[in-house]
Amino acid sequence: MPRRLPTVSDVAELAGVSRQTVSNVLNSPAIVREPTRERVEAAIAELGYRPHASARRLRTQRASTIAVRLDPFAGGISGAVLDRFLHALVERGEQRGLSVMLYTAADAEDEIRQFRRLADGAAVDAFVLASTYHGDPRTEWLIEHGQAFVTFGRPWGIADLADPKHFWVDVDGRVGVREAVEQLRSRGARAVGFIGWPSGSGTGDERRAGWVEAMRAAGFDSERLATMGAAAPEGVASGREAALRLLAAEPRIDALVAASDTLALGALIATGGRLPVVGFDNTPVAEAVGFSSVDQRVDEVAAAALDLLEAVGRAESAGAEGHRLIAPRVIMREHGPVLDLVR
Amino acid sequence: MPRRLPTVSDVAELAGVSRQTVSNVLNSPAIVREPTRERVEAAIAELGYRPHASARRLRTQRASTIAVRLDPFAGGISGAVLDRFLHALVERGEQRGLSVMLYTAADAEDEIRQFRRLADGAAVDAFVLASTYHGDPRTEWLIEHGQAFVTFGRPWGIADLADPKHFWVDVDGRVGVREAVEQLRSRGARAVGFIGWPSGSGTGDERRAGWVEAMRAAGFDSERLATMGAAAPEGVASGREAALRLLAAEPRIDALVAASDTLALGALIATGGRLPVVGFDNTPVAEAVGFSSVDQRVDEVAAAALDLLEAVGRAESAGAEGHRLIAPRVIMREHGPVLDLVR
DNA sequence: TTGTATGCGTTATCAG
DNA sequence: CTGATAACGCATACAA
Repeated sequence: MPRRLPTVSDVAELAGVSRQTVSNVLNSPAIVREPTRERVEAAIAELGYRPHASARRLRTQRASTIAVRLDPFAGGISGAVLDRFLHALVERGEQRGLSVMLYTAADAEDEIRQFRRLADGAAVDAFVLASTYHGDPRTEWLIEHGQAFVTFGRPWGIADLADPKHFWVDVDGRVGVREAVEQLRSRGARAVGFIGWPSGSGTGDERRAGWVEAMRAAGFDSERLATMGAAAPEGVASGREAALRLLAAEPRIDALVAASDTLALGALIATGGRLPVVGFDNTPVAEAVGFSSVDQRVDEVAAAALDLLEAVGRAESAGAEGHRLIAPRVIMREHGPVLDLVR
Repeated sequence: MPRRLPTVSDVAELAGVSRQTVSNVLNSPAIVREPTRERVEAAIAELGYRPHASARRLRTQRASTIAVRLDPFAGGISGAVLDRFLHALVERGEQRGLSVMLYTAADAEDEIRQFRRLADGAAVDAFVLASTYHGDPRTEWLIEHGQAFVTFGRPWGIADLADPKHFWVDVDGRVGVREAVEQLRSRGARAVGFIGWPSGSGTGDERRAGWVEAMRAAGFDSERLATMGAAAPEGVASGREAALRLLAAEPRIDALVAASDTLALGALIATGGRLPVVGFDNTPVAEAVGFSSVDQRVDEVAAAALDLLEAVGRAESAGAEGHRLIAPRVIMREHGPVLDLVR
């Protein structure tokens, strides 16, 4: 029996005040006198009253809801990062009175149709995109139609980075890898190798750059580094082979950093766990197997994304930065020989 | 510049009819004359009009939104099933004009607080719970407060199964495992072993029962079966050890079924891929590694869950079954020696 | 078949 | 500081 929900009127009647006073207690408690407020609050508690979400949205003209796309291929070893991000977004959103609604889309065109559906119906007042690419039609559409949005991942177009209309938050992979190298060296490693993705992906190139920076600072020249870095497509087997190649070419390598936990796992298997390996994403796999990894701090990312959305709400007047780079955190773990695990 | 959204009045004016007629075109197209309807539809298209979600919700007194909890530990090898379920739920929900909203909760008590927040605010008109246990305080609370909900997973209490107030949909693990065994045998296997979880979990016991049924039907007696089934806690290493134990005790075993892909992966590693192994959940891991698995058909589960919610909406009068058992589907894959993959 | 009037629950405006 | 009144956009009962 879904009992009829109490309304402001019910509260007002019980407290012996007008509806408006109840509304004030809720929205601007400061302007209502102490004893009155207490009486109203008691009535609210007694009735278990909550503002009716739809009524409030209709009146305020804001949905207080953000939409996030749920990818079809949620699985996989790295999909967990998006899962964690989504979780953080929901949690931080709730603290700010924001709901998270999901939608799905088969492709970019389909997604734009969803934008239209959700925006034109005023069901949502902002979108969060989890990954974008150069010339992404989705961000173009959103900008063109004045739709509030923020992306997790910086735009990779040359000029887009500074586009004041494109709000984004990203994790600084370069810094993360640099710190991973430094931590490895501070723990005794000297020659730290790197396994990254083939160049061309912005994310991957940044991570590799972090390795180069750190190793340069440690006195390694370009020639030397050329034999210490490998490119491999995402995959455990691929990572394993890259590690084997690397160690064959440069046996003095005594530690490895990889652009992903997947590659790192491959490297770990290749070396039998005898070399320290640092992955990227700090996935459950890294945690379970027990190897080090660079954590993206999705919680901070989510908070920053919501900050930016609030800012875009307060018009473009803010003038503040339209983006935020989060420094990741290196999680160091001591791991034993990995063969125990798979044999 | 979020242009002002068109309303029914705008459409009515453009089409030269009253607001009511527009509303009729939208909600009961049958009762409006052909030419009028076309004129209104043209106006709708021209303005890009969409009903204002909040206004409609306020008026109709239904949120057209269901809430799903997003687990904190989304990762893991089997978390992917819930991900896929969620994806299916969003997709099927959209077809029925339902939105999916997320919430998080640290524990059952916290979750009940969320129920209260979302229900009392009329933000949501039903909940979907992804897993329940015996004496679950959440379902008790929901029933007690007349909140519409459906669970993915049957209630494991003795009397709860038939409780007409508890709507649930589940996958028939018993049938799934039985069919897996039959398929293995039809492909030449004779002695099919089983690796399941320690007894006590309803889900696990059902899966084991399916194996027993199939093997009994194939002529194996209890005594024989006792040496062909093993219990192991969830985990790759655990599955591997169980498989080794099993094969040592009963070398004639020529195929294995496991209660999860995790256990199956362990078994696969133990046997070096020389024995056919069937897992459960058809996770990305099974797909990637290439071993057989029982697929939960989350898409059907999602559709059934929404069906049930619609039914509960139409009061308890329906009298129809308050639950649905989905038959899973066995996905057979030929796999080669697995050592190539991990070494 | 179409139009008119009313209210869903909330908040904003403005008068007291 | 408090209370009356209007309006957000839509859908329904009822009248035309």
